[in-house]
Amino acid sequence: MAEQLGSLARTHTCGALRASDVDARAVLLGWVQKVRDLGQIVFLDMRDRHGITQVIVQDDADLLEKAKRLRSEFVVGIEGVVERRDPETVNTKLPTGEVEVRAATIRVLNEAKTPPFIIGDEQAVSEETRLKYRYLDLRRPALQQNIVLRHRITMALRKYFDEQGFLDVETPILTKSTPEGARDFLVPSRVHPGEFYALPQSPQLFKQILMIAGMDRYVQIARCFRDEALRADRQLEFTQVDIEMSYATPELVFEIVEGALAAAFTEIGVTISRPFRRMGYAEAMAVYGSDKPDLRFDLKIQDVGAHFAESPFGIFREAIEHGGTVRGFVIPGAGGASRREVDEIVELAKQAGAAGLIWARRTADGVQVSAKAIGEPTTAAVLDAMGAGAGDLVVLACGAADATSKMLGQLRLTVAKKRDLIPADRWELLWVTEFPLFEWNADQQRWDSLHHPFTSPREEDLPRLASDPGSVRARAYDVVLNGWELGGGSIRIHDRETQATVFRLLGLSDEQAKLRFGFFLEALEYGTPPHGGLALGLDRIVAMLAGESSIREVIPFPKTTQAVDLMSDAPSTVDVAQLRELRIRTEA
RNA sequence: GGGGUCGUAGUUCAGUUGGUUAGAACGCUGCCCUGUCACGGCAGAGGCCGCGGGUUCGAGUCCCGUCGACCCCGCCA
Repeated sequence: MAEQLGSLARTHTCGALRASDVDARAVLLGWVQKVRDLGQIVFLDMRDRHGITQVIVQDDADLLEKAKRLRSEFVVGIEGVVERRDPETVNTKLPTGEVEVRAATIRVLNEAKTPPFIIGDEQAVSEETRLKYRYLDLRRPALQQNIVLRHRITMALRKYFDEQGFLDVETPILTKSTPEGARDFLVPSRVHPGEFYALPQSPQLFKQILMIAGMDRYVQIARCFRDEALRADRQLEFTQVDIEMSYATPELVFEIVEGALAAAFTEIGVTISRPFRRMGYAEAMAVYGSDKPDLRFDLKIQDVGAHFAESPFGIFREAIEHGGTVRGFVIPGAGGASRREVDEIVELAKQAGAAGLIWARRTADGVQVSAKAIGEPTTAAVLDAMGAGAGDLVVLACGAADATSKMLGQLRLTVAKKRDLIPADRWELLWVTEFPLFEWNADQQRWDSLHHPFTSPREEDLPRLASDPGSVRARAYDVVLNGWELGGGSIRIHDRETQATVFRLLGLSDEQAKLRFGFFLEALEYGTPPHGGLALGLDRIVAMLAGESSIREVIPFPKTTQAVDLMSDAPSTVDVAQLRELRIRTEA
């Protein structure tokens, strides 16, 4: 039977007591982590989020009997005196290990069922079980540390942006649907039957309007919603550190954002070097096959098409004749790989979408290549050109330049992981710049924004905006850490005319543009300062700094890849009366 | 929408070529134990082998379907 807290007021957390507290009276409130019943002595480990303190129960028969009835995860209050432990009984693994509390009072504030997994244990538990009992998982030290780190990073960022003159402004959660980009989450309006709000995919237009409104520098830790497939680094709802600045240049944004990330890294005791490296989109794609390259390891993609223009190996020669290329990279130390290991790499390439993968390496008496038709002289020349040494393996693929690099970029990542080529504890931050403004949408026969329709073209490319849209580069930039896109942004269009031109290129008629963005286009006409900004993925930043490979580990209540909250069982059906009130009829 | 990995006790896992009564560790329950902290000792309980169908004399094991978790592609202005 549960007892009342009564007059028990906490004097110390379970992580607080030290040798300097000896002889003090202490009241601890927390969970029983473990009971060690030795008969005439009972030890209790008391736990809260601050730590663990050992309590000793001895001599008092009533108290002993009560202590023996305690079980893991009972919530108890202990009142007693702090005692120094004998030197031989000190527990050096605990910060509180020099002392223990000799219990005079034990109050059972609540009992607990046996939990499905042990809270104070490092043993792995399936994510399914952890998500169902998230309140228990959150009690475990690993997740508690992540939540604490998230808090500290959030606080550091708020402090930093405040110091830089940013104003924290809230924007609506119930807003207007703008069907470009990701699928919207819609919220039916009861007052306006048949009409819907949308949850924001980002506060993009609102933050730009805040610049028009004269807020000058804006920051918001903003929840965003996108109804798209979930991944280790993507949830339906996620948190952006959203910023926007009037009179911004890319350099100014870089400086501000680098400072913010430096502040975040300080929370894990890491000093990052600034300014970050810069890389054009074209180089990133060509050399790393990705717009978010992981620079912790090399395996750089090289173009060796020149060696195959007249090759007797038809597949490569024809690829070049059709305007394609031959590219590949060196896998250091894989030269001695067994046939099975090499086949495995070829198989990985197929999974990445390669039609085929040719490999080559040096042997004791020359060179070896998986396509004999290439011939030894060409093979040797390619190995030389790529800088492949005795112990290395070279892999080659052909096709359209972009597709080949992308495929090799994927292979690069899986090979690096599999062969353990990625150094731990390295932080490779970079800016990817000079993105194209548009990409051609073959299905719809029109241009799509690569970033979003409010991104400003580079001034020197402006003359080609109407004549050659594909060649126009954007004033957009992504910040990348170890192969994760941490954030992205741009300098925005701030004049009505350029904005209208871009909408037309995107296939939006003036009427459609007015319907969707009319309020914004009108706002642009009332004296809009040049402005720009960026949004950082807070979940990704925290996950990275926590050393986690999934953002679910830094989100208190995440959803599964099937978009289900296993704890609350959302989504769920609702009462017909609710639907009727909203004038909604379901099909199923 | 597509590809892959996994699903056996509360938990994490093992389970041979298809063969008698499905095991281990931790956890849990009871008893013993005055310095434990991965306490120890003794005894015990605990299984729809995800679910449905099929093949077979016989299925945890083979086949088909389905559900769920995770990873990847597509998707994510």
